Amino acid sequence: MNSSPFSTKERILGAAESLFATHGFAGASLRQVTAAAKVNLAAVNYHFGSKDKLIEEVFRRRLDELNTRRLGALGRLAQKPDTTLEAVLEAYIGPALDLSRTGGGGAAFVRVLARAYAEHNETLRKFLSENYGHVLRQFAAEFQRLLPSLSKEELYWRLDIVTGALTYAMADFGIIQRKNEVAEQAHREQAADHLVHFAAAGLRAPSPHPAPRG
Amino acid sequence: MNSSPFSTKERILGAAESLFATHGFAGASLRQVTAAAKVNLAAVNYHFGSKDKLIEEVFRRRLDELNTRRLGALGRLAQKPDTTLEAVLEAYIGPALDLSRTGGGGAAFVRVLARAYAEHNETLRKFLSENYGHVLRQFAAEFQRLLPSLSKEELYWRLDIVTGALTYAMADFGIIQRKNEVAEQAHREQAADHLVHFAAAGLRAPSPHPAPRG
DNA sequence: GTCTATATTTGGATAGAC
DNA sequence: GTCTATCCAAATATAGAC
Repeated sequence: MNSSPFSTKERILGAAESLFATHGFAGASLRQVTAAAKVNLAAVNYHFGSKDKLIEEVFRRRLDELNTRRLGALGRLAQKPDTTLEAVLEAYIGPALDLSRTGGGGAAFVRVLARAYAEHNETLRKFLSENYGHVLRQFAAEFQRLLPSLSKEELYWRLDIVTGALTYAMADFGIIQRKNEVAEQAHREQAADHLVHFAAAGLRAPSPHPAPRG
Repeated sequence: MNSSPFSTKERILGAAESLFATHGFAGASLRQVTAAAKVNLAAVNYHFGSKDKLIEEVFRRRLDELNTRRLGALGRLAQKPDTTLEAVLEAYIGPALDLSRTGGGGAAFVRVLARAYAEHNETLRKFLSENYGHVLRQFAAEFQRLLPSLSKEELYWRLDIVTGALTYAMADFGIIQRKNEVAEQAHREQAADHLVHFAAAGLRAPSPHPAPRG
């Protein structure tokens, strides 16, 4: 049963990604995964050892590339002295958007990532923090350079808000119904454009300087 | 085993809320729920009929009140002609914050709500849309009045972003480590303040007027 | 590496005594 | 309304043939 151009391992990863996105980590069973991947049930334990290890691999496969691309985009920008806030936001948001365009299953992975935030699982949090913390700090430094009037604390609060909005938008969780005539991909690009625009304005808001009143 | 001041039904709802917040709907078992509630396993099926009905009740209990309070706050504002954008945002965000302060389990519920967005479960989506859609439309009308230069579509995109950021912030998903000396509650209030400030700036951003280039 | 078959655990739901 | 005991389905994981 290996007429597919993808290896058994890759097919499992793809199917798991898709099903975790739809049903969650606990909600998607290995039986569903192996059926969708058209491999035998026992293959998961053979190739990954356990369901938990499989989950980890689903993350690692995409995060490594996403991190690299974000930092690459940031590096190219940081050279230029006339970098705009929008450009840096685009460097952060763009690779996530590109990923969500990947035919394979990137769109599903973005939803999996959003789920990961919802899981308060400390192990997963630590894993993500170790990956994203690094990237976020580099972006924060660049944002700080462009927004010198913001305190470090104020900046981090705002970046956290941006991350939340990005997660939500990329995962297509919106309450508001998307018009049917707008295709999936066009919808994502619109979402990214609106997000960059909105986030830039939010980041540029004057610091509230919370002085004691009276 | 009913020495508690809360009824069996209420104890089950509270325990379910807390465990769903931590482990998700599929991840939390009825055995865990009934053990935490210190009631018998069979009590869930007796009082609610099934796990799915229990989940629905967890939502209904809080959403009814949250909706009512948001609309009440909005109604009081809408009377005045000099309402600010920040005040309307506060009317939307404040009740969610208050809920998250409820000693009982409101904080847990806010996380459950965030999970509900991550679940692409159509049944749940419809249920929430029927409740929140109504509230959101009323708020949208008020925002539209305060931001007449935004097209309806532009406004909805932005409100969707605000909802995402709110969901994320209230559920305390932030990557950035909170300082330990800052108490849980103070953290939430700070989050709400930052969110209102950020969102107001984002909503006020000039419309991009996406004219065809060239 | 892949398969069948199966061991083992866990979960949702219910029957029936009290 | 509450409890014990139990049924049944589904899940993870593994053993062992090929």
